[in-house]
Amino acid sequence: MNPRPGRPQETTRDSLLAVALRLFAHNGYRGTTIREVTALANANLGAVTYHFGTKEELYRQVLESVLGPLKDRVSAASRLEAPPLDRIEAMVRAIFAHIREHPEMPALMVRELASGQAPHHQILTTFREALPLLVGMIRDGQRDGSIREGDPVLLALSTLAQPIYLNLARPVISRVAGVDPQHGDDSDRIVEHVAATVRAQLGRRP
Amino acid sequence: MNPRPGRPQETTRDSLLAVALRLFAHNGYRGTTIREVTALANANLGAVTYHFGTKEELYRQVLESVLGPLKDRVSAASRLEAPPLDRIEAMVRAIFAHIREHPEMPALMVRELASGQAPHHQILTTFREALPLLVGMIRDGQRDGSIREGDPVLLALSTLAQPIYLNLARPVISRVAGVDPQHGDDSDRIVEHVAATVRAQLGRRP
DNA sequence: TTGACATTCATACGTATGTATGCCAGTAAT
DNA sequence: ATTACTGGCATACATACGTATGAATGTCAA
Repeated sequence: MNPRPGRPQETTRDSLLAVALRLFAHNGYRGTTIREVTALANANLGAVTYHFGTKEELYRQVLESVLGPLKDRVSAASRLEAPPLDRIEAMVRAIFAHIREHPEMPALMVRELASGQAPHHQILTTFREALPLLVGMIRDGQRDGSIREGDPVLLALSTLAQPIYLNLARPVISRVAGVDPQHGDDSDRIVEHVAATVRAQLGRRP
Repeated sequence: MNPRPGRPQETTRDSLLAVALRLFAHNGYRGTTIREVTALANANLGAVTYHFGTKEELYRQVLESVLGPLKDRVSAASRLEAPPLDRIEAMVRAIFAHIREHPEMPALMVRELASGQAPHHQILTTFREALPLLVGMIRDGQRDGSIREGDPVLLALSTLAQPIYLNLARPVISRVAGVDPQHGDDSDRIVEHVAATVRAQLGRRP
């Protein structure tokens, strides 16, 4: 059955996921109501119950839809044949590319970190998969002398902080400083800045 | 009147503020209920209405109680008589000292950034006051050659990202890596790491 | 002792919430 | 043509929420 004759082929389920992603990221889990999600998705109030069963399961699938592709991108970057710093830069750029497609990812992630409690399973496994890759690359670089000494785990977190936080703060940047983050040019500027910053913060001083 | 004969001198109002800070940071505004706050503060359900009028005003005062002292610390660090990189390091250490007293600050702040909408007035003015100080120090350093070139605003954000994100991710670090963030030693280790990282990411390569 | 004031308390009210239920429309196979 | 099935829809229900109200209690000055 063709569910929504207007847009090309998007099913109700997809609309729900897309809208829920936006709302969960902006307003949090408790701050997002099923009524709001279904209304914005032009769906019936019962649609979430029908397609996902519960609000909790909807949230879980939202996380999965965003974090799944991220893990793939990141691990692909880490398997490149290149010096450690180059692979790390590739990973950072992969994260940016992912965020460009899923702009709500940093907000979603950071909300989980802020909760204090154990984050959702999806987030935990993403960390458990991605962090060791980054830590491994940093160890490689420390071994060959291209990366400065220091706890590799902390260095990895300092690296991850850059793409996450810079993207998170973008709306505020434009409000406080004069940088307008709407245009793609600025987006590129930020990517280049972070790439250079990560190299600077990891690289060994000559 | 002596409100709570058990603990030394804490008024109901203070308990409400303290409990609310914890809950707002962990569960967000909507995720925090007045019933939970008052119960954990051993106060009556009506206590928030009586002391603060509304939940919104309680939140506002929580933000103020945390952000007010932060602005003072930060601006004090920026007024030191020292080379730019040293003043920046002092500011980073000041932020860490503040977070040690108010561990919920990063979560509270980051939730506001994640909202996408205009953050609360308290947050905005904190940024408007603190960011120019940091940007100014970075400009000073670029002028005297101690700090590498690049957009000073982006460099400032990359600097702020370190203390905020590292503290935010601490609970997850312990769960994923082996770093146990409970003990003060680790806290010190993280401060030193961030201080070194900030210097590395800003400093001009010789 | 009385009276004024500050605070605490129990309870009520209207609304918003997640979920359950039952009915209807369209499609595809028998 | 009938049946079965998938998806959509309107509505109901119990609970949780923020806030309002008024009575009770304690403190202190006169």
